[in-house]
Amino acid sequence: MKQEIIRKKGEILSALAHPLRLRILDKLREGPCCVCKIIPYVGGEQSNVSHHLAILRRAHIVQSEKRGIEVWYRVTDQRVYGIIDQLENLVLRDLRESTTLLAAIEEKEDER
Amino acid sequence: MKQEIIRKKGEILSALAHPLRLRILDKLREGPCCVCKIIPYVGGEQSNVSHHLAILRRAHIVQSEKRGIEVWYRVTDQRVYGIIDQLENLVLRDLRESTTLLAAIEEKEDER
DNA sequence: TTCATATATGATTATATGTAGATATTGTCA
DNA sequence: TGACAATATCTACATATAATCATATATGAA
Repeated sequence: MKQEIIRKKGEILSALAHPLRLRILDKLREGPCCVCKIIPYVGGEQSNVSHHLAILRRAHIVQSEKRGIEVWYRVTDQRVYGIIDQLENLVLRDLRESTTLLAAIEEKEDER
Repeated sequence: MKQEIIRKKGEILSALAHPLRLRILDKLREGPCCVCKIIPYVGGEQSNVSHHLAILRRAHIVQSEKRGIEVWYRVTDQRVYGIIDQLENLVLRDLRESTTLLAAIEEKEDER
């Protein structure tokens, strides 16, 4: 059902929509990885990182697997990086746009 | 700077991460459109839709323009639909995955 | 000018999310 | 078995977000 898909899209977007979680995915781009490597990479409290990993897990964006005493995470579907990369294009365009706008304003200021 | 881009990515994702806002973008896929058409399409209170439009505007995902008494909205960068469409692939995969998992469980139940 | 229409904004309340600290769980090794 | 390491979970608090209602603003028409 259409509405159901839209709801799910919203859930995945919410799960992605946090700098810390985006950094976790950045780390996992290289391949599966132990939490003990993720924590220093993204920074912050262990419990907080674990919390954010749980959010990504619940959204099925990542999966975890116990290896001895460690827990390894991996991305469920690599296509998530397609989304993140396209997003980067939007962000860059927006940044460019605002800087050219800024430049135009400054030019006007100079004209006075 | 890298961190700044990640922060902005998070902002755009947050702005997208709501069913009502996704439906607004669905409507705008056809082309620029008046708020008076968006409201019945997405459903809900006028003020609520207006709030959500403001969120999309602040994220620069859409732009508005006054035409007489009406306000028309359009998508700033069509590439946002690339993101939404890729998202759909993830969602569909996830739905398929959960239904096959469900089927497998039911099969096991039957075996008993 | 006054009125009606379209839309935005502000205030309030309920709910969700993020963070940190404390504690629980699980696996390993001596 | 007991101690330790890695990770998850729980709790409490602060902050952000969503929905609704009331109100403000802008435009065109009478």
